[in-house]
Amino acid sequence: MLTFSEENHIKSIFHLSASSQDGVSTNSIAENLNTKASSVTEMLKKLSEKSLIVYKKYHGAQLTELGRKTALNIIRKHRLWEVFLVEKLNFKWDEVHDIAEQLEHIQSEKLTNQLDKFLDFPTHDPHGDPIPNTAGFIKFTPKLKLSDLNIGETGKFIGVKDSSSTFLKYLDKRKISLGCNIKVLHQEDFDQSLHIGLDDTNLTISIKSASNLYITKI
Amino acid sequence: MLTFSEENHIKSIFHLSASSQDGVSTNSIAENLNTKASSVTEMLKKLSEKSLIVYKKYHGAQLTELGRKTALNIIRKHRLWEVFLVEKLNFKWDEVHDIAEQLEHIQSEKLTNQLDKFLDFPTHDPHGDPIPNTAGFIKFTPKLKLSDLNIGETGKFIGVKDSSSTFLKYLDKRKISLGCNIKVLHQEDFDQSLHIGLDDTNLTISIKSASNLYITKI
DNA sequence: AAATATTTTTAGGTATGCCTAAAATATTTT
DNA sequence: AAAATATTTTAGGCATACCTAAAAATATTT
Repeated sequence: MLTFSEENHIKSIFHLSASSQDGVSTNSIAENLNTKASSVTEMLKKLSEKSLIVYKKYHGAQLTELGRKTALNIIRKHRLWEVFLVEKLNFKWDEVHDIAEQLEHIQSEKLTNQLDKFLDFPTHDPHGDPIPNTAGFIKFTPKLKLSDLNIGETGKFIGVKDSSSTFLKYLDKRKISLGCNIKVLHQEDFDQSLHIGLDDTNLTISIKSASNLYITKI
Repeated sequence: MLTFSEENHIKSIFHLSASSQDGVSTNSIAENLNTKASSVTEMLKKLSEKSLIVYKKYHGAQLTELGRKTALNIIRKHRLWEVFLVEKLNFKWDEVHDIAEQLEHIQSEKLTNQLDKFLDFPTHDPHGDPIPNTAGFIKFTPKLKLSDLNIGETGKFIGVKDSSSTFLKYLDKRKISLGCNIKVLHQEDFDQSLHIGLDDTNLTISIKSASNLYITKI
């Protein structure tokens, strides 16, 4: 049985591991969790004690297999609850994160699995992130960004990199929703902004926005 | 924003208030929460500080109007989640308490209200306890026990007093379920056990069991 | 109303999880 | 490679929420 704080640290290390081969740094975890490096150091010792991470002083932390399983279980719960909130309780995709942050800590294997069944075994959450299965297996899809496409190419919008409420609302306003096809029509020389085609409308988005949209080539 | 522990104390005081006119005693709260009297004293000071209870040293605690609202909101969430678990996720009525104890602390008014709507505004939880509305209004039904009936009278089973898993499973085994009609046929002189009629079958239950069943006369 | 028993509070201690400031180590720059 | 800079750890504090044991207040018996 882990505390909320322990679970949050494990989750943070998991997410930060994606963008770093070797150990996750104390500072990056502190920043990610809005806490201080000294607090993280304490926690790393404890998690190491519990065999959830490998920790070498001054050299960051890496999840053990047990730690990885633990992280994936929390993430599984988070994403299943997000699906529940959107599909069943009519929440919008920009409203679910904070509530799921609370719900992900509820302890009951049966609850998680029954919820999964009730939702008809969804494979992705409302932001396009994959949902790990009971065994901790997660479907990996290579992450191509809209900004990686060449002029003339078309991509299917499958996920967001930054899932902040502000960005999600921005997409809503422009009717850019998960699953839609986006064609890159033209790129401005001046600011690299992209002219894109979406169904029967055209619009312009900044390069920053374009690099927050995950797509698959079509 | 209250801590889990604060919420649990408030809830405990609410439940214990039912069976006592004046203040709820420190010891009874301690027993109810599986903690020690000294810990409760500390907490009572804090809750008093926050205007959730009126506390006079050596004379127990009473909820203020704010405290009562707070308690009812927690109980509302607890009971709504119990309905969700039974109706939507196929849990049995003896399995839901511990999970609801966790879920009742999730903070999101919108979540509670959307859940309420999703469940089609249930009035009672799976054990027959009434669900408070948003305003903290709770439907009060006078609580008659099966053991209060006279020979020959019939009652409709509407709730349990003791909702321990053991007792609920006992009822399942005997096919005694919420809503069924029970006729008192005969009482043994020796041990006060009751012979009852249930649909087309007859069975015998102890006086202890009978006084755990809430009914309305029919 | 005094003695006894029970309940409640106070005093002082522990573990968790956070903090700041100083010391130790690692990294980068020159 | 030494100096400067950045990162990380240690040391020492604080609040919460628990605990035990002793003291104080209340309730019950005689």
